Amino acid sequence: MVRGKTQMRRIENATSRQVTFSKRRNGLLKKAFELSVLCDAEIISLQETIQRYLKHTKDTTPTIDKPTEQNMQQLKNEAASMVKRIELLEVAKRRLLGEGLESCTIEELQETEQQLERSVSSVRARKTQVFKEQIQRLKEKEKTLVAENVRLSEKVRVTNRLY
Amino acid sequence: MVRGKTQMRRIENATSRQVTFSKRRNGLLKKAFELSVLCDAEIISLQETIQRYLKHTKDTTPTIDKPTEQNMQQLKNEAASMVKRIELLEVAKRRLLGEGLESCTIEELQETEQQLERSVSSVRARKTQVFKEQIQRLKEKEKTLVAENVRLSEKVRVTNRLY
DNA sequence: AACTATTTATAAGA
DNA sequence: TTCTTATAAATAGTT
Repeated sequence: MVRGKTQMRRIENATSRQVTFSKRRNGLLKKAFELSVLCDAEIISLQETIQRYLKHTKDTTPTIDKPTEQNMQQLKNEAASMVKRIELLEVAKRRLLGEGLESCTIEELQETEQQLERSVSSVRARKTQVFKEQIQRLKEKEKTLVAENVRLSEKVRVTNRLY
Repeated sequence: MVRGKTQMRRIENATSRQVTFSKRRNGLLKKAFELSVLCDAEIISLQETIQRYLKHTKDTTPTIDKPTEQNMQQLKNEAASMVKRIELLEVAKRRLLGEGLESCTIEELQETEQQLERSVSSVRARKTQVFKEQIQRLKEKEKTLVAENVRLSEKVRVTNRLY
Protein backbone atom coordinates (compact mmCIF):
# COMPACT_ATOMS: atom_id res chain seq x y z
CA MET A 1 0.00 0.00 0.00
CA VAL A 2 2.95 2.23 0.13
CA ARG A 3 6.35 2.64 -1.39
CA GLY A 4 5.24 0.62 -4.34
CA LYS A 5 1.96 -1.16 -3.89
CA THR A 6 2.32 -4.42 -2.02
CA GLN A 7 1.02 -7.67 -3.42
CA MET A 8 -2.08 -8.99 -1.73
CA ARG A 9 -0.58 -12.27 -0.72
CA ARG A 10 0.67 -13.90 2.42
CA ILE A 11 3.77 -12.25 3.81
CA GLU A 12 6.34 -15.00 3.95
CA ASN A 13 8.82 -13.33 6.28
CA ALA A 14 7.61 -14.06 9.78
CA THR A 15 8.89 -10.86 11.31
CA SER A 16 7.37 -8.62 8.67
CA ARG A 17 4.19 -10.58 8.96
CA GLN A 18 4.04 -9.98 12.68
CA VAL A 19 4.77 -6.28 12.28
CA THR A 20 2.16 -5.89 9.59
CA PHE A 21 -0.32 -7.81 11.63
CA SER A 22 0.21 -5.59 14.60
CA LYS A 23 -0.03 -2.36 12.64
CA ARG A 24 -3.03 -3.36 10.63
CA ARG A 25 -4.83 -4.75 13.62
CA ASN A 26 -4.51 -1.38 15.30
CA GLY A 27 -5.82 0.31 12.18
CA LEU A 28 -8.73 -2.05 12.00
CA LEU A 29 -9.64 -1.60 15.64
CA LYS A 30 -9.50 2.13 15.25
CA LYS A 31 -11.81 2.06 12.29
CA ALA A 32 -14.22 -0.29 13.97
CA PHE A 33 -14.35 2.03 16.92
CA GLU A 34 -14.91 5.06 14.71
CA LEU A 35 -17.70 3.28 12.95
CA SER A 36 -19.34 2.47 16.22
CA VAL A 37 -19.16 6.10 17.32
CA LEU A 38 -20.29 7.65 14.05
CA CYS A 39 -23.16 5.29 13.34
CA ASP A 40 -23.94 3.70 16.66
CA ALA A 41 -27.55 2.88 15.98
CA GLU A 42 -26.52 0.88 12.95
CA ILE A 43 -24.04 -1.28 14.74
CA ILE A 44 -26.22 -3.42 16.79
CA SER A 45 -24.08 -6.15 18.10
CA LEU A 46 -21.21 -8.31 17.27
CA GLN A 47 -23.25 -11.20 16.08
CA GLU A 48 -25.67 -9.23 14.10
CA THR A 49 -22.96 -7.37 12.32
CA ILE A 50 -21.41 -10.58 11.28
CA GLN A 51 -24.69 -11.93 10.16
CA ARG A 52 -25.25 -8.83 8.15
CA TYR A 53 -22.00 -9.38 6.44
CA LEU A 54 -23.08 -12.84 5.64
CA LYS A 55 -26.44 -12.10 4.20
CA HIS A 56 -27.92 -12.78 0.90
CA THR A 57 -29.97 -14.54 -1.53
CA LYS A 58 -30.35 -13.24 -5.01
CA ASP A 59 -33.80 -14.07 -6.19
CA THR A 60 -33.93 -17.51 -4.78
CA THR A 61 -36.09 -15.93 -2.13
CA PRO A 62 -39.38 -14.85 -3.57
CA THR A 63 -39.78 -11.32 -2.33
CA ILE A 64 -40.46 -11.61 1.30
CA ASP A 65 -42.60 -8.72 2.25
CA LYS A 66 -43.97 -9.72 5.59
CA PRO A 67 -41.40 -9.59 8.32
CA THR A 68 -42.23 -12.76 10.19
CA GLU A 69 -40.05 -14.92 12.35
CA GLN A 70 -40.22 -17.56 9.67
CA ASN A 71 -39.07 -15.25 6.94
CA MET A 72 -36.26 -13.91 9.05
CA GLN A 73 -35.17 -17.44 9.75
CA GLN A 74 -35.21 -18.30 6.11
CA LEU A 75 -33.04 -15.35 5.28
CA LYS A 76 -30.61 -16.37 7.95
CA ASN A 77 -30.42 -19.91 6.69
CA GLU A 78 -29.71 -18.68 3.25
CA ALA A 79 -27.10 -16.41 4.65
CA ALA A 80 -25.37 -19.36 6.21
CA SER A 81 -25.12 -21.20 2.91
CA MET A 82 -23.85 -18.08 1.24
CA VAL A 83 -21.11 -17.86 3.78
CA LYS A 84 -20.16 -21.43 3.19
CA ARG A 85 -20.00 -20.80 -0.49
CA ILE A 86 -17.80 -17.75 -0.03
CA GLU A 87 -15.47 -19.71 2.16
CA LEU A 88 -15.16 -22.46 -0.41
CA LEU A 89 -14.49 -19.96 -3.15
CA GLU A 90 -11.87 -18.27 -1.07
CA VAL A 91 -10.11 -21.53 -0.34
CA ALA A 92 -10.13 -22.45 -4.01
CA LYS A 93 -8.86 -19.05 -5.01
CA ARG A 94 -6.12 -19.08 -2.44
CA ARG A 95 -4.94 -22.42 -3.65
CA LEU A 96 -4.80 -21.13 -7.19
CA LEU A 97 -2.78 -18.21 -5.91
CA GLY A 98 -0.32 -20.69 -4.48
CA GLU A 99 -1.22 -19.80 -0.91
CA GLY A 100 -2.19 -21.92 2.07
CA LEU A 101 -0.55 -25.01 0.61
CA GLU A 102 0.59 -26.35 3.98
CA SER A 103 -2.54 -28.37 4.39
CA CYS A 104 -2.40 -29.98 0.92
CA THR A 105 -1.49 -33.57 0.31
CA ILE A 106 0.97 -34.44 -2.40
CA GLU A 107 -1.91 -35.50 -4.60
CA GLU A 108 -3.64 -32.16 -4.14
CA LEU A 109 -0.43 -30.37 -4.93
CA GLN A 110 0.01 -32.40 -8.11
CA GLU A 111 -3.51 -31.67 -9.16
CA THR A 112 -3.13 -27.97 -8.46
CA GLU A 113 0.11 -27.85 -10.38
CA GLN A 114 -1.47 -29.49 -13.38
CA GLN A 115 -4.44 -27.16 -13.24
CA LEU A 116 -2.14 -24.15 -13.08
CA GLU A 117 -0.23 -25.41 -16.08
CA ARG A 118 -3.46 -25.75 -18.01
CA SER A 119 -4.40 -22.23 -16.95
CA VAL A 120 -1.08 -20.80 -18.08
CA SER A 121 -1.50 -22.51 -21.43
CA SER A 122 -4.95 -21.03 -21.87
CA VAL A 123 -3.79 -17.57 -20.97
CA ARG A 124 -0.85 -17.77 -23.35
CA ALA A 125 -3.04 -19.09 -26.13
CA ARG A 126 -5.41 -16.20 -25.61
CA LYS A 127 -2.56 -13.72 -25.60
CA THR A 128 -1.30 -15.11 -28.89
CA GLN A 129 -4.75 -14.85 -30.37
CA VAL A 130 -5.15 -11.26 -29.28
CA PHE A 131 -1.80 -10.36 -30.78
CA LYS A 132 -2.60 -12.10 -34.04
CA GLU A 133 -5.90 -10.30 -34.32
CA GLN A 134 -4.17 -7.03 -33.74
CA ILE A 135 -1.59 -7.80 -36.43
CA GLN A 136 -4.35 -8.80 -38.81
CA ARG A 137 -6.13 -5.52 -38.26
CA LEU A 138 -2.93 -3.60 -38.84
CA LYS A 139 -2.21 -5.48 -42.05
CA GLU A 140 -5.64 -4.72 -43.40
CA LYS A 141 -5.25 -1.09 -42.54
CA GLU A 142 -1.91 -1.12 -44.29
CA LYS A 143 -3.46 -2.61 -47.37
CA THR A 144 -6.13 0.07 -47.63
CA LEU A 145 -3.50 2.74 -47.06
CA VAL A 146 -1.30 1.35 -49.80
CA ALA A 147 -4.26 1.23 -52.15
CA GLU A 148 -5.06 4.82 -51.31
CA ASN A 149 -1.45 5.81 -51.99
CA VAL A 150 -1.55 4.17 -55.37
CA ARG A 151 -4.74 6.00 -56.21
CA LEU A 152 -3.32 9.34 -55.11
CA SER A 153 -0.05 8.82 -56.95
CA GLU A 154 -1.98 8.17 -60.11
CA LYS A 155 -3.98 11.32 -59.59
CA VAL A 156 -0.79 13.33 -59.10
CA ARG A 157 0.68 11.93 -62.30
CA VAL A 158 -2.40 12.79 -64.27
CA THR A 159 -2.49 16.26 -62.79
CA ASN A 160 1.17 16.84 -63.64
CA ARG A 161 0.57 15.88 -67.24
CA LEU A 162 -2.07 18.57 -67.48
CA TYR A 163 0.38 21.36 -66.66
CA MET B 1 -12.26 12.75 7.48
CA VAL B 2 -12.13 14.70 4.38
CA ARG B 3 -12.93 18.16 3.18
CA GLY B 4 -12.37 19.35 6.68
CA LYS B 5 -11.91 16.65 9.22
CA THR B 6 -15.16 15.34 10.60
CA GLN B 7 -15.93 15.34 14.26
CA MET B 8 -15.78 11.95 15.84
CA ARG B 9 -19.29 11.80 17.15
CA ARG B 10 -22.57 10.29 16.21
CA ILE B 11 -23.89 11.51 12.88
CA GLU B 12 -27.33 12.93 13.62
CA ASN B 13 -28.69 12.95 10.09
CA ALA B 14 -30.10 9.49 9.48
CA THR B 15 -29.38 9.39 5.78
CA SER B 16 -25.79 10.50 6.12
CA ARG B 17 -25.38 8.07 8.94
CA GLN B 18 -26.62 5.23 6.80
CA VAL B 19 -24.38 6.21 3.90
CA THR B 20 -21.35 6.54 6.11
CA PHE B 21 -22.12 3.26 7.74
CA SER B 22 -22.32 1.50 4.44
CA LYS B 23 -19.12 3.00 3.10
CA ARG B 24 -17.10 2.47 6.22
CA ARG B 25 -18.36 -1.02 6.75
CA ASN B 26 -17.16 -1.97 3.30
CA GLY B 27 -13.80 -0.46 4.12
CA LEU B 28 -13.64 -2.36 7.36
CA LEU B 29 -14.50 -5.68 5.79
CA LYS B 30 -11.98 -5.11 3.07
CA LYS B 31 -9.26 -4.43 5.56
CA ALA B 32 -10.20 -7.41 7.67
CA PHE B 33 -9.96 -9.59 4.60
CA GLU B 34 -6.62 -8.10 3.61
CA LEU B 35 -5.29 -8.75 7.06
CA SER B 36 -6.43 -12.33 6.87
CA VAL B 37 -4.63 -12.80 3.57
CA LEU B 38 -1.43 -11.01 4.49
CA CYS B 39 -0.99 -12.62 7.89
CA ASP B 40 -2.97 -15.79 7.54
CA ALA B 41 -1.38 -17.84 10.24
CA GLU B 42 -2.33 -15.23 12.75
CA ILE B 43 -5.89 -15.09 11.63
CA ILE B 44 -8.12 -18.06 11.91
CA SER B 45 -10.76 -17.04 9.48
CA LEU B 46 -12.34 -14.05 7.99
CA GLN B 47 -15.37 -14.34 10.16
CA GLU B 48 -13.45 -14.65 13.35
CA THR B 49 -11.41 -11.67 12.38
CA ILE B 50 -14.42 -9.58 11.90
CA GLN B 51 -15.85 -10.85 15.12
CA ARG B 52 -12.73 -9.94 16.93
CA TYR B 53 -12.79 -6.41 15.68
CA LEU B 54 -16.41 -5.72 15.95
CA LYS B 55 -16.37 -6.88 19.51
CA HIS B 56 -15.02 -3.45 20.19
CA THR B 57 -18.01 -1.72 18.73
CA LYS B 58 -20.67 -0.26 20.90
CA ASP B 59 -22.99 -2.85 22.25
CA THR B 60 -26.35 -1.22 22.01
CA THR B 61 -29.05 -3.76 22.50
CA PRO B 62 -29.65 -6.27 19.75
CA THR B 63 -32.95 -5.51 18.12
CA ILE B 64 -31.83 -8.29 15.92
CA ASP B 65 -34.39 -11.00 16.10
CA LYS B 66 -37.48 -8.90 15.95
CA PRO B 67 -38.86 -9.31 12.47
CA THR B 68 -39.49 -5.68 11.58
CA GLU B 69 -39.63 -4.12 8.16
CA GLN B 70 -36.43 -2.36 8.98
CA ASN B 71 -34.60 -5.52 9.89
CA MET B 72 -35.86 -7.27 6.79
CA GLN B 73 -34.67 -4.40 4.70
CA GLN B 74 -31.29 -4.54 6.33
CA LEU B 75 -31.03 -8.21 5.60
CA LYS B 76 -31.86 -7.60 1.99
CA ASN B 77 -29.34 -4.82 1.67
CA GLU B 78 -26.66 -6.98 3.12
CA ALA B 79 -27.64 -9.62 0.66
CA ALA B 80 -26.55 -7.44 -2.19
CA SER B 81 -23.00 -7.12 -0.94
CA MET B 82 -22.74 -10.85 -0.38
CA VAL B 83 -23.81 -11.57 -3.90
CA LYS B 84 -21.36 -9.04 -5.20
CA ARG B 85 -18.60 -10.66 -3.28
CA ILE B 86 -19.46 -14.10 -4.58
CA GLU B 87 -19.55 -12.82 -8.11
CA LEU B 88 -16.15 -11.22 -7.74
CA LEU B 89 -14.72 -14.39 -6.30
CA GLU B 90 -16.13 -16.44 -9.11
CA VAL B 91 -14.70 -14.15 -11.74
CA ALA B 92 -11.31 -14.25 -10.07
CA LYS B 93 -11.42 -18.00 -9.80
CA ARG B 94 -12.46 -18.47 -13.39
CA ARG B 95 -9.63 -16.31 -14.54
CA LEU B 96 -7.17 -18.36 -12.53
CA LEU B 97 -8.61 -21.45 -14.14
CA GLY B 98 -7.87 -19.94 -17.53
CA GLU B 99 -11.54 -19.50 -18.35
CA GLY B 100 -13.51 -16.53 -19.56
CA LEU B 101 -10.44 -14.81 -20.93
CA GLU B 102 -12.25 -13.27 -23.87
CA SER B 103 -13.03 -10.13 -21.94
CA CYS B 104 -9.48 -9.62 -20.71
CA THR B 105 -7.21 -6.91 -21.97
CA ILE B 106 -3.64 -7.74 -22.85
CA GLU B 107 -2.54 -6.19 -19.58
CA GLU B 108 -4.90 -8.38 -17.60
CA LEU B 109 -3.68 -11.42 -19.46
CA GLN B 110 -0.07 -10.53 -18.69
CA GLU B 111 -0.87 -10.03 -15.04
CA THR B 112 -2.76 -13.30 -14.85
CA GLU B 113 0.07 -15.14 -16.56
CA GLN B 114 2.55 -13.75 -14.08
CA GLN B 115 0.36 -14.62 -11.13
CA LEU B 116 -0.05 -18.16 -12.42
CA GLU B 117 3.68 -18.49 -12.78
CA ARG B 118 4.13 -17.38 -9.19
CA SER B 119 1.48 -19.89 -8.15
CA VAL B 120 3.16 -22.74 -9.98
CA SER B 121 6.44 -21.83 -8.33
CA SER B 122 4.83 -21.89 -4.91
CA VAL B 123 3.19 -25.22 -5.54
CA ARG B 124 6.41 -26.76 -6.82
CA ALA B 125 8.35 -25.38 -3.90
CA ARG B 126 5.85 -26.90 -1.54
CA LYS B 127 6.01 -30.24 -3.35
CA THR B 128 9.76 -30.25 -3.05
CA GLN B 129 9.52 -29.50 0.61
CA VAL B 130 7.05 -32.30 1.22
CA PHE B 131 9.27 -34.76 -0.65
CA LYS B 132 12.32 -33.67 1.26
CA GLU B 133 10.55 -34.09 4.55
CA GLN B 134 9.46 -37.55 3.53
CA ILE B 135 13.00 -38.48 2.55
CA GLN B 136 14.28 -37.11 5.81
CA ARG B 137 11.83 -39.24 7.74
CA LEU B 138 12.85 -42.32 5.78
CA LYS B 139 16.52 -41.67 6.37
CA GLU B 140 15.97 -41.38 10.06
CA LYS B 141 14.00 -44.57 10.09
CA GLU B 142 16.77 -46.24 8.14
CA LYS B 143 19.30 -45.08 10.67
CA THR B 144 17.39 -46.53 13.60
CA LEU B 145 16.92 -49.81 11.69
CA VAL B 146 20.60 -50.05 10.90
CA ALA B 147 21.44 -49.39 14.53
CA GLU B 148 18.99 -52.07 15.54
CA ASN B 149 20.57 -54.49 13.08
CA VAL B 150 24.01 -53.79 14.48
CA ARG B 151 22.72 -54.44 17.96
CA LEU B 152 21.05 -57.68 16.94
CA SER B 153 24.08 -58.90 15.01
CA GLU B 154 26.22 -58.36 18.07
CA LYS B 155 23.73 -60.27 20.18
CA VAL B 156 23.81 -63.16 17.69
CA ARG B 157 27.61 -63.23 17.72
CA VAL B 158 27.70 -63.32 21.49
CA THR B 159 25.06 -66.02 21.56
CA ASN B 160 26.98 -68.13 19.02
CA ARG B 161 30.09 -67.91 21.12
CA LEU B 162 28.20 -69.38 24.04
CA TYR B 163 27.39 -72.57 22.20
C1' DA C 1 -23.09 5.46 -8.10
C1' DA C 2 -19.07 8.25 -9.44
C1' DC C 3 -15.88 11.82 -8.45
C1' DT C 4 -12.28 14.26 -5.99
C1' DA C 5 -10.05 16.92 -2.52
C1' DT C 6 -8.30 15.63 1.61
C1' DT C 7 -7.45 12.93 5.37
C1' DT C 8 -5.83 8.57 7.00
C1' DA C 9 -3.32 4.30 6.91
C1' DT C 10 0.75 2.11 6.38
C1' DA C 11 5.45 -0.17 4.37
C1' DA C 12 9.89 0.46 4.79
C1' DG C 13 13.59 2.46 6.99
C1' DA C 14 15.93 4.48 11.13
C1' DT D 1 8.99 -1.02 19.74
C1' DT D 2 8.33 3.66 18.24
C1' DC D 3 9.12 7.45 14.98
C1' DT D 4 9.43 9.18 10.30
C1' DT D 5 8.17 9.71 5.73
C1' DA D 6 6.74 8.77 1.07
C1' DT D 7 3.02 6.93 -0.98
C1' DA D 8 -1.22 4.14 -1.32
C1' DA D 9 -5.92 3.84 0.26
C1' DA D 10 -10.14 5.49 2.37
C1' DT D 11 -13.65 8.53 2.47
C1' DA D 12 -16.87 13.11 3.26
C1' DG D 13 -19.11 15.91 0.63
C1' DT D 14 -20.59 16.81 -3.91
C1' DT D 15 -22.63 15.90 -8.43
